[in-house]
Amino acid sequence: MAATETLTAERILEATEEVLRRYGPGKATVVDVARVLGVSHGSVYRHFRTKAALREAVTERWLERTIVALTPYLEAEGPADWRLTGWLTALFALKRKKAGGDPELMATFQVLIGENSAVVDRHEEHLVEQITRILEDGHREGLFAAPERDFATTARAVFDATDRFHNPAHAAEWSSPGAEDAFAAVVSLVQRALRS
Amino acid sequence: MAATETLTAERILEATEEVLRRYGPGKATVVDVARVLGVSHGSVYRHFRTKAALREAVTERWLERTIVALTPYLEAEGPADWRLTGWLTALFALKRKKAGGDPELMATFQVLIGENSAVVDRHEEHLVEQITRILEDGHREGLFAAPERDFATTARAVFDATDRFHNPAHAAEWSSPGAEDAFAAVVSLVQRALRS
DNA sequence: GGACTGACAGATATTGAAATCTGTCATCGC
DNA sequence: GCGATGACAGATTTCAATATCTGTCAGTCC
Repeated sequence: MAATETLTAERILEATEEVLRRYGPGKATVVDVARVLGVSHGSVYRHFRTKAALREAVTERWLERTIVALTPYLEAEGPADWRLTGWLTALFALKRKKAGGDPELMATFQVLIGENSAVVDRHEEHLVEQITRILEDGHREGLFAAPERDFATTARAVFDATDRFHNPAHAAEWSSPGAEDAFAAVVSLVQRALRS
Repeated sequence: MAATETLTAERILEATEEVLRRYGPGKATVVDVARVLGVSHGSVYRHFRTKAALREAVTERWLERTIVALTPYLEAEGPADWRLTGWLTALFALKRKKAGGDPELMATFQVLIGENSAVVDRHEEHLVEQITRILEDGHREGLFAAPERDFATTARAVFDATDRFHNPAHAAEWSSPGAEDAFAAVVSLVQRALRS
């Protein structure tokens, strides 16, 4: 289909996502991707050195979307403590929606996550950076006390403390009845810890 | 071997642990367990209705050992904040030692955990109860502020916030260089949140 | 009489041959 | 010249036949 268009990395990534969505991580093959694009699988290898590299790129794109979706909460107007709760809640809601809306897709995503821990590490660093900025703002506003060591360490601690509510490994627990309350309790705990 | 001794649930559980250790969760069979005990597999079914029930009992025993190992930290002398840090550190150290000492056994354990979420839930409740008691002590001692809702909710929040450092799902991350510091940062965050 | 056995049916796992996939590269066509 | 192709070798996956396992129960043994 659309064999007239130029074959770009972007188009290959879109096709790969479609194939992953349709067949799952176990059955998705490079040949499938090529078939969707109406090209030979050799052409795919012109843009991505290996199947692993292709899957890594898909993972990166996928995670990038979370970052983009969270930026509004990062740049919102209002006091930093309120923005932090908003940001954390948005992160939880985003992940939960993804997990609840299409559990199979989430399982696929989880497999990719497991395959590409380096990409995930970089992604986590980005998220922690976002938290760091809110903490710095909060300190400037006089809402948050000075951090015990530095903002980045505290931000990482906030990220780790809320891990259960954004790490896909825990996706199965997010649909249980108490999840919402448990999340609120941890956020409340974190806010208490930060308050000056 | 030792076919003279009476066949008890206890002996079957020990043999099952041995078989799980040796063959892993995928290959361990009831027939193997019976062979270790020198009995027919029919005899095993006299004590455990199904293979699943047998594995559940092993899981329960395994988790019970953590509870027992932590009791000294729960009942130690000293201020509650210090005891809380000690208890959390002991929990982390315990899990980490298990994971680091024998990764394969940990993987086996993880599979059992996944199979028996009901047992795990009960176990988590026990651990949260232990935290609750320390929080109550701390409040009585004037070290911890009154909880936002109740002690049990806050205790669950403390448990959830430190999840990354005791949940076996995260075992792979515990050997990374920053783990110790990340743990300390989260504990410090939690302590700040509780302080009155 | 009550703990234990072992043969059995149906379910699950293993195995090895055949099919498919990954990654390369000499060749094609524009 | 440059992107695309498709045949190929070696690695991986599938599939169906074969073997093993789970759970039951009538019967054995002390």
